[in-house]
Amino acid sequence: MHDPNCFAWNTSIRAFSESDDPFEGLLLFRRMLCEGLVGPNRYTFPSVLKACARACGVEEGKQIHGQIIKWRLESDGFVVTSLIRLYAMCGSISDARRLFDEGVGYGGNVVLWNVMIDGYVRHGMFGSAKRLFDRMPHRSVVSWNGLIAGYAQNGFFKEAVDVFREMQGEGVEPNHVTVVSVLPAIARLGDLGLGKWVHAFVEKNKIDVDEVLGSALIDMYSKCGSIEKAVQVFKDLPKANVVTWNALIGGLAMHGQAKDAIQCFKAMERSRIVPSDVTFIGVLNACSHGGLVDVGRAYFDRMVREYNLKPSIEHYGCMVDMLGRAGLLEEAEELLSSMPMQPDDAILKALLWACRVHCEVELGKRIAKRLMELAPREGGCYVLLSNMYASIGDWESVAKVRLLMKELDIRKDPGSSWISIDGAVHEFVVEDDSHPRTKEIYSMLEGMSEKLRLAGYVSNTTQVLLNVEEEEKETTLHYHSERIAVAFGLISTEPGSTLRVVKNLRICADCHSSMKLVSKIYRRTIIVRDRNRFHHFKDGSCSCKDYW
DNA sequence: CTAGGGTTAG
Repeated sequence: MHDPNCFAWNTSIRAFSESDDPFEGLLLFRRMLCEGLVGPNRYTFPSVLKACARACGVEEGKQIHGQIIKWRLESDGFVVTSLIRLYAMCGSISDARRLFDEGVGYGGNVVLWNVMIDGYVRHGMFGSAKRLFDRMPHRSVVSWNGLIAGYAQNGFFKEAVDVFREMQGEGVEPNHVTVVSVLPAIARLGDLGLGKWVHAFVEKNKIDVDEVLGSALIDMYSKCGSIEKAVQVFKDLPKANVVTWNALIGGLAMHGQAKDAIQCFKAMERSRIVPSDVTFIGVLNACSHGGLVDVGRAYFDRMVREYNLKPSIEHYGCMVDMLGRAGLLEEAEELLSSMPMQPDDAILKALLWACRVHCEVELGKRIAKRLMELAPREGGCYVLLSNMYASIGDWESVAKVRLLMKELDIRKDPGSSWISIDGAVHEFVVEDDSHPRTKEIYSMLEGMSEKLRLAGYVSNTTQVLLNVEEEEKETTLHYHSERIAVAFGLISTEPGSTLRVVKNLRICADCHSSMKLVSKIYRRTIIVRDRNRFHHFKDGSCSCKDYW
């Protein structure tokens, strides 16, 4: 029986459930019940449940669940799926699971499984998600996409890529959403080879490169060290939106191309795309890495006055970092205490880093104290503090910090670096000897050290944490993870080809200056992405102009 | 009428 009035209500509720204000959908549903002219039918519930899920109205959803039972709709696949989604998104995952099991009993379809897996993923329960995934009678491309996106969005980049490969192995054709989901993971891993492969796949299969996929590609190329390709993808896009611009500006900032980033911002304004808070993070970050203090201050001002954006802790972070790097420690500290929110560990770490660079020991001590209160178990701050003392030669204080670390059993975050060769990612830690080609790698490292020494290079050991003899410190430096990765790259690639290394921490000062020389001696461009930014080493110098 | 996607300080 077709009821046109009910159809009209359903359509409106559905429209609101997908809008920015899903709560309106709920209000409409209530009105429908109050007016009592038409009752809800099986098509009403998925929409109103979606509104509940998106408005996080789980209590309201539970009441509606009661009505669903009254209406004997509990075995309707669409309704059950919507209920699971509601409970998974804002209720209890075990309620969702109970409904899922019942639904499977009613002969649930692939969507039911996908929603349950998505629920587990949203709760960070990847074990349960994967178990269910492996047990699925039929998997659609959406099932694969959900798992890939789930891993990627929660920082499990390797797992995301593994699932992507497994999907290929099973002969499932990736679609637009698949590539958009896996690209951020590839970007974080810095695997340019795989990223290029995905891009080629997109072109071969004529997958539409819209603003969403375009942004993902731009970000992938910039995070994988190829800012030229990122710019190219941007230029080839038929249309740009704010996110595409943000990806491009952020990429240029990461690569230290501050002036280009600012030119892009201007071009974006000319094309009448309104910049967002994320745009300004990119612009301010560019100014910070480029040492453009006055420009940065001006943009911070414009963000507030012209675009009415409220600066977030990230914006203050960029500003504090920018001022600190430039040696304006007093102004940085002032900004820190005048900002309207409590500083987080990231912002304090940026300032502490600046204190170390500019040997501002007193301020450094104050910041370190606050940092230790905020994140007492974190090693990074102790390392920075110790490095700060070391750089002014206060070895007694270095020893004290070391002792404190030992007493509190706080370990330095393990540094690791990786390089992708012929589609395989090789990861190394300091003094790594687990690689099958360790012998060759170490003889390459010896060769590098020897050539550096002949070039008159003297190691900068002030950033070595170990309280050991000079010679031993130097040895440790020579086996930092980024050097091992570079040595492995040198022995496993064609002469003259570019090496791309990713490191999880900031590159140390000694590795930085020796990389410059290594690039010259071996005639290689070495592109290192550290936690902070890109360093392009070429012909004995670095793109960061040693301002980092 | 039910499922999956991009940019964000250090």
